[in-house]
Amino acid sequence: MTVPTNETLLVVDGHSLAFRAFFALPVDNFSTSSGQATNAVWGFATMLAQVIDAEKPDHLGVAFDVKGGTFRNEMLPQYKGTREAAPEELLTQLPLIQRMLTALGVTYIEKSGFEGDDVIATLATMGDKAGYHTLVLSGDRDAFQLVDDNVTVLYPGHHFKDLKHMTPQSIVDKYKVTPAQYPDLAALRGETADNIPGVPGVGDGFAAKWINQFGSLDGICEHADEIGGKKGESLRANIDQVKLNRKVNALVRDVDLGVDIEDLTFGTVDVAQIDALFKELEFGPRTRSRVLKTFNTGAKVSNTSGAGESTNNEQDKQDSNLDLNLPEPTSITAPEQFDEWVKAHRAEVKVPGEIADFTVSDYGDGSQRHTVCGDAVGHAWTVAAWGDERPGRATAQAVAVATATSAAIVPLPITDTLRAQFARFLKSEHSRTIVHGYKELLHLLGAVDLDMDLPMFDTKLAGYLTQPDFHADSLKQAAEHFLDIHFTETEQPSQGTLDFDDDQVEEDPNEHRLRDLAIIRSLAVTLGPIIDEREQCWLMRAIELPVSRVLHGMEHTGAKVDSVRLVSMRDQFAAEARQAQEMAWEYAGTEINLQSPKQLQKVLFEDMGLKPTKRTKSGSYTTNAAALQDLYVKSVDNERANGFLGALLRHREINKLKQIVQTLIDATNTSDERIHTTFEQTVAATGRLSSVDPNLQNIPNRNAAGREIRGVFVPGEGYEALMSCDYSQVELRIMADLSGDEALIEAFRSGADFHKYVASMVYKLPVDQITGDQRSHVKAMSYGLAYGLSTYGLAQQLKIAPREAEALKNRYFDTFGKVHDYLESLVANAREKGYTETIFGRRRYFPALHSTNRVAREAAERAALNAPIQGSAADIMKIAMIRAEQTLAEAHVKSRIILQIHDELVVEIAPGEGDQVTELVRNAMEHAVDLAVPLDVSCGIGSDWQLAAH
DNA sequence: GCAGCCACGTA
DNA sequence: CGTACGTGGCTGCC
Repeated sequence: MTVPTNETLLVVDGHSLAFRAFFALPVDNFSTSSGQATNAVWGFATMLAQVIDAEKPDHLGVAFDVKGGTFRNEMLPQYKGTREAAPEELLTQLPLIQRMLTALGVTYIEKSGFEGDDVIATLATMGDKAGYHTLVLSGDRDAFQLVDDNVTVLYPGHHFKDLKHMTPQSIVDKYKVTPAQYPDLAALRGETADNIPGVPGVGDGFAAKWINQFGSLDGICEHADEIGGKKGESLRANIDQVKLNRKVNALVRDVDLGVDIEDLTFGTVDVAQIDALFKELEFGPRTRSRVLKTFNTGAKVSNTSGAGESTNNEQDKQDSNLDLNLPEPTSITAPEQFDEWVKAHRAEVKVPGEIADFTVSDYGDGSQRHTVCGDAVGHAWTVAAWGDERPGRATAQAVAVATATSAAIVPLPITDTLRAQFARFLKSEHSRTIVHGYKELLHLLGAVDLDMDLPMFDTKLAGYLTQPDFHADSLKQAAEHFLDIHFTETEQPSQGTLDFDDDQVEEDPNEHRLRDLAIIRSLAVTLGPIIDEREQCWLMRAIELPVSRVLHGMEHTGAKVDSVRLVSMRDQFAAEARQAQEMAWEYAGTEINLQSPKQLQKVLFEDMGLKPTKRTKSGSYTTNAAALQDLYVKSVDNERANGFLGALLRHREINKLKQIVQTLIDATNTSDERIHTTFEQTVAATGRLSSVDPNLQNIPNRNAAGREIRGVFVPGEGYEALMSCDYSQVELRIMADLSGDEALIEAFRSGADFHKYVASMVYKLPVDQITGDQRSHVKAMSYGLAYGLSTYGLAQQLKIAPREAEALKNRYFDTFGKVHDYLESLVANAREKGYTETIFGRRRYFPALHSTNRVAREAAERAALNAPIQGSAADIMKIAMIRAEQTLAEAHVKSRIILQIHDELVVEIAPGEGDQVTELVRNAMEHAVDLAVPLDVSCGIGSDWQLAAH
């Protein structure tokens, strides 16, 4: 009677979800003015919407328990005693949830004499038989017995959002028994949540051991006498209870529900009913639109991003299955197998010599960037690895090499012989491989002592180069975005496919590995031609890939910190912050939370009656440092307010430092007392790097107290100093070069105090007559240029009248006319071409330049003005890093780069290498590119990062 | 439980 | 009403 289908059925355990919502959300914050609790209703709606958005089911049914007992209570009187004791505040919400479901057009089912679990089991069984892929959303582990190849249980983790997809494999991995055996295991262990005692002293582990030994619970009962020890005794004493448990936890799969799966549609909301209900519950417009967005299009329309045209879900899914050709797996365990596999598939790999042999020795001025990737990307090896790729603690679970048709998957750990073969393969074939995330791959390979020289193509980098504004944080997301394919099979939570936790429950691991390999190849085939067409292959192969390698080294090495000093700084800051807090409290007269802008607003603008400051985006009054400082100055004759503001400002500053130090403490590896940050290479839209976990690119540097923190970064064992080199005014130098402005070029070539020199040109005065104010005003103007600074902004920053700022700007552009023209041409070109370009061809697209919304358009104009300048500076620094590392390697020194802060490199200096390494790095930075102006690099060396300042 | 705001650190 | 980032704390959600 049924046709095979690719459709998905979602069955929801209504009680389980309501419980979850009720206990997750504070009831105090969710109740109507008349006192009706609404937290479970609201939570139910949002959580269900979340799951629907993620899973996009075609059919949906919700099951509820019915009041009054079931056959189970007759067998086990205390059954679900704990559940019946649900708080009144939750019970009153169940009818509301059901009303909501009706209004949302969602079918819910309850059947007297049965539990929701039985309804779920029945629906899942019906769905299974009819060929649906069935998802069961339930926090009740009894549902695990339903799992099979077509039934997956979505089981909430600690955070609701990370739903575990329980497949047969993940049940086996976690419990060491099959889904069918799970009820046996649960009977032995018991279920405290349902008030069901098991065998005392027996948990999942022993239960699984016995089940595997004797096959089933029946087997265990037969052989109960053979089980020795305390646990055997305990089992025999409770065997009747266990048998009873087993009867009770078996779900009924053939309840007569009187519905067909096909009837369980959704997607049409009775909006009037929802509005009435939400009004009653006092839910706001945000909730309304959130819910309508999901439920009012529901099963019929794919709500993935795209051209905005709705597509049929089913069609999407079928297409995707055709698009992705999975390679055939070969599992490699013995060394010979690997070599044999390589031999058997070598003929499939066709990469022309001129592509494979690509190297770059001179970066020049960016005029010769015409390497092609060709269609070779489709005929290369794919290399991938899976595991925890966090620097400093990487562990790998498997590595693989694949062609289009076949995949050799090597589970880890491996024998030395196999490793040697793999290493030999990588050494000879690296330039004929494609990868996704070379840097992350290096961390994983490094975890098993493998290394790999540059691949020919990286799909992660390629995706970034083609669309730097889009950021996929998993391979799956990249596939959805670039390939427009969506997955019918279940996924593990959206962790990122190449990055899952050790303890996470997994589907059959090779299944997603094959899929990953197929995605990488598919991405390469899609992105390769785009990269070629834009002439960005050189950018990837000469800059991004080599810089990935440098970054891997920096992340792996990490930065040594003085933990003792960190802790004492933390304590010092904590004490000072506490003092400032107490002083603030005394002035305020109440012990408010100084970290709460809301409470501060009340004290400042209501209690103290201070003149309101600028408004924030959301309309409240800002309490930021600039505003507080302003109030502080203006409140000299109001002792209370003045005292409070002073203490508050002090608390802000110290507390921030304390927090930064604490973050560093938390991020320090205990094993090596080093901090291993991750440099994100595909996040910043301009081409810059960013640093996360922790961010080491925003360690304080502007005032003395903050700068102290830099002092905790020290050379590690075997090293004697830190060296820091930074570019002076790179962005301005780039503007001088690209604009061809003779005056600005001359200013840089003169080698004088740059800002003073520029000021003398602007004000037409001799250099020695330039005042401090004139210099700083011109300096601010210079720096503001690259950001698209307005006269208003300039006036505000310099605390001068807008008219004066206007005059300054005019004078400045009179002097540097070509800079003005250049900046205008940047925006004009971007408007015409749709994108900006750096010296080395890195693009960024700006669709908003044509926006009719003035605010959006002008923001895009400023960003378009800035992108090529900031981006070219980023390109130059990347080249400098590659050159610096290369020159250090060639000199056979031990010193190594450990940090990059946009225009600064920090190098850990080995004994006796200070002078030599300083010159090597300086040279690498100064000659990264040839510009019309010199690149000025200043270096310093010291026993910590602070002292390395110059 | 989570998204969004606010504030603030860097270049 | 200056670009580019990341992080931590508080808050609303109702």
